[in-house]
Amino acid sequence: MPERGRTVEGRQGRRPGIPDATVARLPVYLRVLSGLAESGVATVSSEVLAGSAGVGPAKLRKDLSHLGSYGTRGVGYDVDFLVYQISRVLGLTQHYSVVIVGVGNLGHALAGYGGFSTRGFRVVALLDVDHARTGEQIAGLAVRHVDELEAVIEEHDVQIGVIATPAVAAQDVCDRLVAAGVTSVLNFAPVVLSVPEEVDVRKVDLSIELQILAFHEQRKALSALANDEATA
Amino acid sequence: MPERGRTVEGRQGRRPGIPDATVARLPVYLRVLSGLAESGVATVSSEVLAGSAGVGPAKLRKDLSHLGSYGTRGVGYDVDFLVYQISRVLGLTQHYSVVIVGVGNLGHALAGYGGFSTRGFRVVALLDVDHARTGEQIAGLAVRHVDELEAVIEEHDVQIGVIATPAVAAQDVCDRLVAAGVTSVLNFAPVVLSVPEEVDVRKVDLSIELQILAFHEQRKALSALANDEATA
DNA sequence: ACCGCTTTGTGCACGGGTTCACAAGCGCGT
DNA sequence: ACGCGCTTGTGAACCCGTGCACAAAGCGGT
Repeated sequence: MPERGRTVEGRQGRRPGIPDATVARLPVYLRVLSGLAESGVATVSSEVLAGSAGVGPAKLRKDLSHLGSYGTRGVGYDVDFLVYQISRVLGLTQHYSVVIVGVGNLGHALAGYGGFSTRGFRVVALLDVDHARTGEQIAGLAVRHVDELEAVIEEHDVQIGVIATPAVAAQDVCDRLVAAGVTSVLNFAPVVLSVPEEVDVRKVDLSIELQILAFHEQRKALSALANDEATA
Repeated sequence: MPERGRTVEGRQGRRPGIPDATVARLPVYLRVLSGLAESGVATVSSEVLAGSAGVGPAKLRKDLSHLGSYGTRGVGYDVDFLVYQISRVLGLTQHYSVVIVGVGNLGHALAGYGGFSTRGFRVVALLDVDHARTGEQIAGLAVRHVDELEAVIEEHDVQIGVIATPAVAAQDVCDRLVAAGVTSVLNFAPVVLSVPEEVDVRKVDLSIELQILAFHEQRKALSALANDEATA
């Protein structure tokens, strides 16, 4: 995401446009709300919902205000209605076809991950370069060779590609995905992908997360050391 | 991370303190620089480095300026020196012990993930509740029962815990990790963990990433639709 | 019908992050 | 030794996001 503050609106300023920071939190709210709905809870206050989502009540209310004035004063928000509204705004009322490229350890895990199918995402194919792996059945899906990438994407009208290949192969795979019509990419390979303007890329990098933790860990260690010296 | 703009400094304002946004990018720079170093490149300009890291040159320079005035004007940055400095700032010159809890699909993948060991992180134990899995060898490590959690953490002085359990178990595991002395947690379970102030938590949630992509995907579809209507 | 309690929705101020643009500084060629 | 070109480092303006505090508004009891 280079330089886009809020997501652009269709043409002339109909919708206010939802801030990216808010969009990133909506799935969290959605998950909490889904849980509440299953527990039979009918309404929630911003305070309770915010608590469960790990944010402040003011932030939550501002987030929700961006998608309309749902919720009644003095009462709270109707859980079912809010679930529907957030789903609609996030575009989860439609179905998306997903292809996973790279069936190593990580790709294997992703194929079996339940979180994909639960919200309208359907994994239509698993692809790998290794002929030894093709044909293998994973989570009810046969692994196919990466040569079939373009055919699979066209056949199922795939919009989202997940890259779980080694770093060196990632850019090539990405180029092929984009050329075949994929417009959103979720990248697990530790490289910065270059894509045309209109394609969205999100990156998940375990190594980076760990290094950030290491930084804070070191900071805590140093600060403890300083305290020890101060009390000595 | 509730409300901390930049990371606090030890006691009285010795160090400037590095912004969180910068810390999050340093690992990316580090990876690119490591690659350059292996290719035998001696120096880089901010422009080239920024290009490879997917950021603007100005941002990169400001980021690097936070950790000192390395780099010579008119020339660029010395690759090896910068690798060392970033490693030092991130705390990667020390070693960290990591324990992975939950050896399902994801935990399995994490155990085999190379990115852990490459930067000073050592996985010292794999834990699971399922007795059927204990004893299994994964990536040269035996799976042990989660009852041994406290013993393992004390024995190896573990600082970082990785949670790859189902959602319902995550908070319990987290509490036990924290009680046993872990101060940093990397959470893959789709729940918001509550931890004491001094513990850092980072969350990786595949489902959320997908939903964010879905939002943008929908946005693009709508905008295309609007264009079609406009030209019709 | 009205009053008071509760909770939403939001105007406003504050702070961090990003970007621009330029001055400061270093090396090289002459 | 000196100036020219290149690149860093940073001051300042701008923008997004956050949090506070309060006004607007619904509900229930009297």
